[in-house]
Amino acid sequence: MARIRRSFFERYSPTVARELLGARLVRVTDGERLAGIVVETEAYRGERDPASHAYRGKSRRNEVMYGPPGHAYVYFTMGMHHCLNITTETEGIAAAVLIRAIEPTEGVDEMKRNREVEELHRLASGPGNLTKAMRIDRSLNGEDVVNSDLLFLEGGSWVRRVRITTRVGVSAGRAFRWRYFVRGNPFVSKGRPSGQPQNP
DNA sequence: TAATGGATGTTCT
DNA sequence: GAACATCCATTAT
Repeated sequence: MARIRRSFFERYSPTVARELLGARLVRVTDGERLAGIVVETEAYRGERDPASHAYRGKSRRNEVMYGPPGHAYVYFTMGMHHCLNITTETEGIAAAVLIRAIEPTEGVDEMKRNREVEELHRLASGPGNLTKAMRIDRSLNGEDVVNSDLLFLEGGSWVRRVRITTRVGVSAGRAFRWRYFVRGNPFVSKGRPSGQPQNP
């Protein structure tokens, strides 16, 4: 499967979020390959998006969002969890796509150990669970996923059954429906915005 | 099935 | 000192 090129990420953030569904996310730790198919994403943009970390300008934490596309933006939140984003759009524009869930395909046993969870459908459903399963933390912040051997993305098949809703855990920015997930896929996180039914 | 709250630490005001 | 792009168990309906 071919590595996704930088030009893929250098587009409108919601478009990248939509087309990232079906791609394969690969993490290599201790020489072992942990991988899964992306089934849930959210887009963020600094300009005019009150839910974005970059809404109020650049800071030490969010500076990666302003850099070139195709880099990992990893941040720590809620005192316990890391979240993985991939930067999008042209350098200088703060934008990224949050990867919220994958369907595990490789290194499943290792991910079960990392999570201390057995059920496949819970292994990497939700941004905090995903990073714990794949051992992703701030040491990977700024990693160039176009060239990295530790964290990268491979192109997949086009997903037809996509559902679009408002983003999870976001109070401001409800106007933007920038959450994308594979309809009916059991690996999608259970978090859902109110008023948005989640059934196929 | 829906709402609530606790664990926990970094960031920004 | 408040807010937070979370998760999960517990409680209420």
